[in-house]
Amino acid sequence: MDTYLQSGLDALGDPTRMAIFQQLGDGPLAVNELASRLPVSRPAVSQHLKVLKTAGLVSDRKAGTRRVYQLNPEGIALLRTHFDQVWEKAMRAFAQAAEADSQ
Amino acid sequence: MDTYLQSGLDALGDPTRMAIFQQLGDGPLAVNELASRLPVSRPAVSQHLKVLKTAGLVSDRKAGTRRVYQLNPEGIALLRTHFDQVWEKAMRAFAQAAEADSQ
DNA sequence: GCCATCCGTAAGTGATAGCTTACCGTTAGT
DNA sequence: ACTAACGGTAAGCTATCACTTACGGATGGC
Repeated sequence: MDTYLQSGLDALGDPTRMAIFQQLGDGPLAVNELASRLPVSRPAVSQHLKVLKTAGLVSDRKAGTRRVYQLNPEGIALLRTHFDQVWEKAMRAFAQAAEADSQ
Repeated sequence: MDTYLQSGLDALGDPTRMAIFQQLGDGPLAVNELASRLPVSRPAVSQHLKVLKTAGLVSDRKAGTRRVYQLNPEGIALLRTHFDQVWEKAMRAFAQAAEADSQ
């Protein structure tokens, strides 16, 4: 299996992580800022960010004592590419099956 | 939140469900046939299919005592559309942030 | 140097996901 | 009708996940 695709899907499959992802879609944020916008504690956010980072969907940089997270466009683009492969294969297979069915 | 997108991501986030999804990408299959191709029991496959069906990713039809499952192209296309919205928003936001950063 | 802020990680807990076996309803063949 | 094949669901178990609090390390301001 495509473990890269899987980790990306798993990362966004969790609602809280998806919420973090969408928050970061409005611009870079520090861990504290994310936690204040979400109904979970700061450590929880940290743990989710770790997963998102492992999946390559976010990147981080130090800024003083803070740590600012932002979306990682390369990772996002890569995940989308893998997605599209699965998508298109599924669509092709369905088209073939429909054609074979009509004959 | 976009609960439709969430349920679709959650559905494909599980490796076994993704495996089922990919198997169906090779053509329609009955529950038994799926179970024989996967390292889990038939009831487990049934339960996964229920999730995939709820997410709108597969459809099923009766064929004698068997029940044949196949990919649902409408659901797949819809999920992809929702995906792309999130994707493109993320990309736009990143481009804006990069631009604002360079100024 | 000292304190405050910020963050990651460890440890522990409750809920849930995914799996199994067991059971039952439905359909087809004889 | 009887039997066999197929599949959905219930019940139960275990592992894992998401969360919490507590702790410790790093950075910056005074």
